[in-house]
Amino acid sequence: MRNEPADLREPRGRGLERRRAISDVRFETIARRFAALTRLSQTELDLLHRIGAGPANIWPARSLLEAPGEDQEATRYIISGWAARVRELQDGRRQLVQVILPGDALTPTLQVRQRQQMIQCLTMVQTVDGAAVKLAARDGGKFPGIAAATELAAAHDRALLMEQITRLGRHTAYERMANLFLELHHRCNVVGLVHADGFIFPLTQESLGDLLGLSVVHVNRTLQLMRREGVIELKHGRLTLLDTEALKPAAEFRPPSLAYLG
Amino acid sequence: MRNEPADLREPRGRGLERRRAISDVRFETIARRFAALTRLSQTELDLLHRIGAGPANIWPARSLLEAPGEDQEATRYIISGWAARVRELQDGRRQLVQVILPGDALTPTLQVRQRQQMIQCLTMVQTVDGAAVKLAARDGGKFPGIAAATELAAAHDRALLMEQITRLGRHTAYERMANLFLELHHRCNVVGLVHADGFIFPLTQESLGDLLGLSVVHVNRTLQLMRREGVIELKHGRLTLLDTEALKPAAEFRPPSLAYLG
DNA sequence: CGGAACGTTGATAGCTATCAATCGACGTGG
DNA sequence: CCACGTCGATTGATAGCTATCAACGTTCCG
Repeated sequence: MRNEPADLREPRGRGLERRRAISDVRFETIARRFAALTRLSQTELDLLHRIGAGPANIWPARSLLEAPGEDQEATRYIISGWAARVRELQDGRRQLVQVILPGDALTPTLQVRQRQQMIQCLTMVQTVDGAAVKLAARDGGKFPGIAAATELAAAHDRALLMEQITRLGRHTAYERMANLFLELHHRCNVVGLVHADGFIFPLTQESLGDLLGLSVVHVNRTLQLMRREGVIELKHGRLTLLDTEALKPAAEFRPPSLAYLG
Repeated sequence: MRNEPADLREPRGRGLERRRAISDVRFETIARRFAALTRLSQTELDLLHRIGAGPANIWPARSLLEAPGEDQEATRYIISGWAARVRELQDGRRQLVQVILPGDALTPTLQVRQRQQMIQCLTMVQTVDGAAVKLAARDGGKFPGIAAATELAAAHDRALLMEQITRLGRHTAYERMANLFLELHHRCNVVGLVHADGFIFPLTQESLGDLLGLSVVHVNRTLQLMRREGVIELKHGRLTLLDTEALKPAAEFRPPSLAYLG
């Protein structure tokens, strides 16, 4: 019932060129993500490229990568498209707990059975099997970089959850949005999805509201304020940060600096 | 400057008996916490008891278990007292990201250098070194339970962060508070800190506000509403849930059900 | 052409914050 | 033993951010 027709949400005004450029780069996504976390050997890069180029599963927009109550067995990596962990309250209120981007892992690690929670595709999503990554990570002798990156990615994920908590707890609507935009910009940039400070932004205003704990109407008004101020441009599903520096003070954003594993 | 005199926050009207009962049980804290996550062998229980009975570090209330920007090398376990991960904004707004209770680990795993974040003691805190736990967890052959519990504890921690996100994003003040109280009740119960549905509750109303994203004043009014409704009793640093069932619908709370590792 | 999804706008309501002041408990120094 | 400062809790008055309701515009699509 939830499997509506796929929605690519690629930038609409662009031609085939961009499409190709993006898909050509997809197999590198995991490697890029990991390389941003720690130093990888050529062997490791090759392995990650092979994994990223492996057979991909396609999930249509709005489909569930993980249904409520369900526990996935396998680790998977998203190599394209956006997804989100969603929590629904009984009266219909929704909370997007976190946004999951290309290069991020869907781990079965959370043995804690989640309360009415699911992972939903915000766009069409492609995933690849992550078993090989897991195996490599276990062999810390042969793949020290992958082992380290796996751990760091988990820590990074945790840090982002804490960031989201601060946003929701103590930021105003404007600050939440500024902070989120900088975070997403940063994360997209890591996996090569940013061009000229702009990136595909498939969140609807309603989803944005569910993510930031705001109503649709207020999201709309805050966006327009930012547009009037000339700090962002958001149209045709593409977000461009026109004035990153102006955004930072409001958001108190600092890109996470990583400590390399010794 | 922050090291004010220790504050035990034991229930004030009680005699020596309770004091002894609590401290006698402290060494079991880690074992209790782990046993609630998975099945432990007697060997494992004994090991955890020994670890819990080992030399403890004492931290006065308000002291920092981890200063901003600092990375701790060692894993430590809290065996008594409450702490919190705190994030401070430049203009003085504070967010308590999570509450850390006896039995919880302070892991150095977060190699992501946190942004102006610290772990602060809310009461006097006792910690023990967790290196032995880490070692045991690595030896999955000999200590399968400890290995599993360590992983589950991490997943549990993550789940609690997500719970906190939902609270802050989509719950009203009343719901946030009800949900939090149930969570803390549940977590305290696991480590044997609950007696007759009541437990020591050292959070000031201001801290509660910083945790739930509310102002002190509103915390106060919400608490009084709950008191008038007869669902809680909170005095002398002790919280009693008088009507758990009445609290649950408001909070949509469900205790996390755990999947045992195979 | 109608419907559905998304975005936009105006009016109004309400939850929660802020400001200010008071009170009680506690610890300290005179 | 008491004045005094501090911390936490409490209360009243007021302001403001954000939600809710309702309606309309736009785009896309069968």
